Amino acid sequence: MPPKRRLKSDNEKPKKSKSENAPPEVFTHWLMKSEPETRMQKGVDMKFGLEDLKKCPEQTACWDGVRNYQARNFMRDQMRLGQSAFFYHSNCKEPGIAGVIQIVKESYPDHTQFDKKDVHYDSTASKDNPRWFMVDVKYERTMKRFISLAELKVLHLEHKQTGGPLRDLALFTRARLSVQPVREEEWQYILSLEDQEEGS
DNA sequence: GCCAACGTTGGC
DNA sequence: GCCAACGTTGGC
Repeated sequence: MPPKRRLKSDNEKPKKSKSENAPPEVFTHWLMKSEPETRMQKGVDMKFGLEDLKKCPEQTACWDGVRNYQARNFMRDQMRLGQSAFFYHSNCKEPGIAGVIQIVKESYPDHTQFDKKDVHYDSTASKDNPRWFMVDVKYERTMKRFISLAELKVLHLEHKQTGGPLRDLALFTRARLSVQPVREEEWQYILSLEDQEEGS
């Protein structure tokens, strides 16, 4: 008998919610992280900043390579056509929000999971039973001014004290999640920062 | 380059 | 189902 192979956990089962009666929150805005500076992984450059998206045909690209279940679930189960997201620059000299993008195609299987030569190949995935999903996003605009992580962090710390709009921003409360929801009040507040001087 | 945080793996 | 070991993320 071959040894039983343990199945990878797949987070498919609905988790018992902490507050049974609270309906699940519906999100209409998102933040998606990407790296604008060159970083080599298995000989492949991971660089994909807002400027790179802008240069794509129709300024549109598929958001492939996500290999985290929470991030996948947000894309697969909750992202809807026409919703907008912040394009966040991560793992770079100046991390922060660079622009706004729009979801132009709802989730479908991420082709890179099937490609043996791809950095994001997943031997446990099959075409019949894909594990990873992606959406298509389109460049909408560049922020009027770059909203840096440092600036957001100062505000987040203030708002934790004062109960302000960025008190629970996922960028800090779930720091390593690469696709994360942005609440309406957070979205509006961050947009309002564009028209003010930093720190004013 | 360091390393804290945290998600995933897999033995028990 | 627990949890230690391990790997990755990503700010600093």
